[in-house]
Amino acid sequence: MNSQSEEDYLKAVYHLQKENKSVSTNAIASYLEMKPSSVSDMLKKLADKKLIYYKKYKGSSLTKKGKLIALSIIRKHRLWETFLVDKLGFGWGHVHNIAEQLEHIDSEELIDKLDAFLQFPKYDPHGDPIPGKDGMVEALNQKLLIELQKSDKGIITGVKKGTPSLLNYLDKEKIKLGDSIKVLEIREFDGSFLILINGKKIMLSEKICQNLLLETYDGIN
Amino acid sequence: MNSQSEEDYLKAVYHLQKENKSVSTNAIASYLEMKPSSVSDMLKKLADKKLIYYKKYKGSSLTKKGKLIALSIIRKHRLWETFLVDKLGFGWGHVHNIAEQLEHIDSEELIDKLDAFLQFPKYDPHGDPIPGKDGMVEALNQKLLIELQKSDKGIITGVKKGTPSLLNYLDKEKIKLGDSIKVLEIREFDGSFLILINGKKIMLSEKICQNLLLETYDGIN
DNA sequence: ATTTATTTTTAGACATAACTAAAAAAATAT
DNA sequence: ATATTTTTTTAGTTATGTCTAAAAATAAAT
Repeated sequence: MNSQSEEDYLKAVYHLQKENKSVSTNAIASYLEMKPSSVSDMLKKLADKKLIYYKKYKGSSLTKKGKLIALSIIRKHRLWETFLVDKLGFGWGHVHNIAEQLEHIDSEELIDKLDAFLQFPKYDPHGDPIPGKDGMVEALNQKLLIELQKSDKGIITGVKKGTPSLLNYLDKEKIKLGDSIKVLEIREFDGSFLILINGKKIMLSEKICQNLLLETYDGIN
Repeated sequence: MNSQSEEDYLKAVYHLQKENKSVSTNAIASYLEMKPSSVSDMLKKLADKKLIYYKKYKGSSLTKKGKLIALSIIRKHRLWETFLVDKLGFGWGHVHNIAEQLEHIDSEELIDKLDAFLQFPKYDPHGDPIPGKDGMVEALNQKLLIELQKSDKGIITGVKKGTPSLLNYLDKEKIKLGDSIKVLEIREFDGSFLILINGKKIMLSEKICQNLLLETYDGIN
């Protein structure tokens, strides 16, 4: 078994590691809000356990074993978030801290039964894919709204940074996960988007568009 | 906030404390499977926090504040057990360890919403009363089956010691919480009980009867 | 009322996981 | 190419919560 702390580090490396590049000690420290010296200590420990590759001064990356553990924690996190929102009625902006605790509960049977209870969801309330038992994650064709062109379409799958103010704004505008949108116009002078959503035209500021994630379908139309 | 460890000690004192008598250090140690020296240390700490009364060599007992915390942990434990059994389909013998972890999750909002989701249950799957938000516990008129007389009636509310073998036996005999029973006969020579349950007559050995808890109604009949 | 046994506490050690301050390595700039 | 800055590691400290072994207090037995 791994400690809560070890699990947090593995998760941090997973989230920071883009395309198998190794992750710097400082990046982990700032992600976890800890001092680099503490991170150095832990990296040594995780390397001893063969959960990360680690060369002094050269950063670290997950081993297969470490990656599987990270994914199992993320799986638990996202299943719990789904439970909190779908079953208990939490708003999607309020579940992170609680899921952060629940993800460390140790029981495979529990998580399997929770998965079944939730009817094997594929995505969590933020639109992030829920890894399977085997550690498989569906690769989403996710883009930020800001990256779309005029007349592109997509389905809202999440937000990049879920700040309360953004989430409140979206709630107020009745914009929710799963909504389909189409880009009608992009205004040059301020970068704002005119979009079609639920049959209504809405203006979204550049800032909002930088934070809205969409599943895009590159197919016909 | 109190640590997980502190919460475990408070819960232990609560469970061991009968009618405001103080609890011995050794009793806590054996309950928590720890060494008495460790318990001594912690008692000092809890006393500093005004969560227990503690006089060296004289045992300890909960303060009002400590009792409320203990009850809130027990409330969480029993609500989670209810969730695990009623919603996730766990057997009632398999939930304790998981609830032991879940009870330390820190979020009032979570537990309130869970309570509502479960429709404000009064008893957990073992038949133990679930303390209210205010720390009120319903005093059950609970007796062991062995204490009943011929023709007494009761409703099964739990088991004294939930060993797996007992729980399996009860499952097999289709005896479950909430079942009404009536004592038809008590056999002198081996102390076994002939009872009526769900319209069927069943023999229960003395050992079983020593472990079955019932809510008895002392009213007419 | 002493002695003996039991219970409880103290003192000191250890593991975990954080920290600060200083040293070492790597990256950047002149 | 050397100096400077930044990053990372090491060394030593701290807090929590456990332990063992020894000392002190209490309880039980003669």
